[in-house]
Amino acid sequence: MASEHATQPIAPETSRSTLSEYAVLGLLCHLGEPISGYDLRKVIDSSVGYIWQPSKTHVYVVLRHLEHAGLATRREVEQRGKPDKQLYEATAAGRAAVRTWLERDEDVSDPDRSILLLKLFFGAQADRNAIVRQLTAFRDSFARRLETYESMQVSPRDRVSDEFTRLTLRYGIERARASLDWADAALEELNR
Amino acid sequence: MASEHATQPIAPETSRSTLSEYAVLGLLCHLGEPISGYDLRKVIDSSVGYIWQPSKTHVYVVLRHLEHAGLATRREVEQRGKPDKQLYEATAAGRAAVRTWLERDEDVSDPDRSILLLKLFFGAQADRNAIVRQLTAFRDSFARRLETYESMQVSPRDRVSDEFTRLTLRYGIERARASLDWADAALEELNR
DNA sequence: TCATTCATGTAAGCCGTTACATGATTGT
DNA sequence: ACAATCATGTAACGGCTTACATGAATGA
Repeated sequence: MASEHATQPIAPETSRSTLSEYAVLGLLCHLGEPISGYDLRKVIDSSVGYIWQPSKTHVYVVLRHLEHAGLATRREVEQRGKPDKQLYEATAAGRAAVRTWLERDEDVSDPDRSILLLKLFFGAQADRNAIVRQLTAFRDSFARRLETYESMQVSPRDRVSDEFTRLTLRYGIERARASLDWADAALEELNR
Repeated sequence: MASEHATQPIAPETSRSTLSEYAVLGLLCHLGEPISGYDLRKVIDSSVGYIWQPSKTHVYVVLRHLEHAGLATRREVEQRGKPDKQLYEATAAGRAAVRTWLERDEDVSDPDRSILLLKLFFGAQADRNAIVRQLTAFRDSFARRLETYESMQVSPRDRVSDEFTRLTLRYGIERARASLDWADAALEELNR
């Protein structure tokens, strides 16, 4: 049994949330106004989408979770001609939780995980053409991504944009460009 | 019931393996000689580690799986003073499986997933110093990574090196450099 | 004396995806 | 007539990590 004089834990922290939960909650706070899961997904697609993207249905589960954890409130809105909506909004506790998460040092250093790269690593074991084909697809997908990012930079799609989101986007752009350049060089080398 | 004349499936494919399984199997093939799970992990650390890294114990599970699937063989080797070893080697079926995997087009385009970046995206909600601190840690970890990669490039640690592994390593280097440069610029902007 | 290396494994859990389900309305 | 949009959810499974367990030998 703990002593009466035991030091109190500094942060009570009801229970840590998952990354998805923080991401969704972060968005709720960022937006500041009630939003449905359905609309939230659209916001994601046109903003954080390139760093974090949940599956369609997962957002709904996460929102319910946040509600039960007291980090968000839910309000049902009836509509005619359309299914009802559930509007969610972050609570004060929710905003505090995001803040704590944001300011907590993480010990993760995300690796350059990539299936294509893993395959390329073993390239010697495969038909060269098959590798070149996949590398080309990789190259093209990064070219498209880069275009998307750059268009987002020129005309921010929604009210989400600020100093930090712009920095984040720059990161996406720089990395995409690095990947593209590398892929071009690699293809040239493999075709030589 | 299927007709007698039903077209045969082109590739029988016992059952798809997971990414971990292909990675381990790919390594077994690449090495060509029997190796233990324990030693395999060391090889991973000094080679593919930067694109793909399993947890300590997972390798053992995967190896057993490969054995049961007939993609690798296992041979027990008694040692004195040390625990027994299990030596694994890829079978012909195993080599074929890797080849099929390598040559199969994937429809995944891996995103720039990163916790730090997700946090930065929400940076406006947090204390600026906390963000700068974490971004600095991010910067430093990439600087260290870049150094490691570059040293690997100069002196390949083991017999794993070939044209493809070198290309893969270049990718790691280019991306790490892009991240580092971006982080430096971002820090400067945030400190201004 | 105590941590580290060698060497392998089990069991539980976590975080998330995929598949499936529903149903009215609007556009082609 | 058919697909797509709107809007939300459940259930199952999957791939991997973490925690835990074992135990002799070697080096600090």
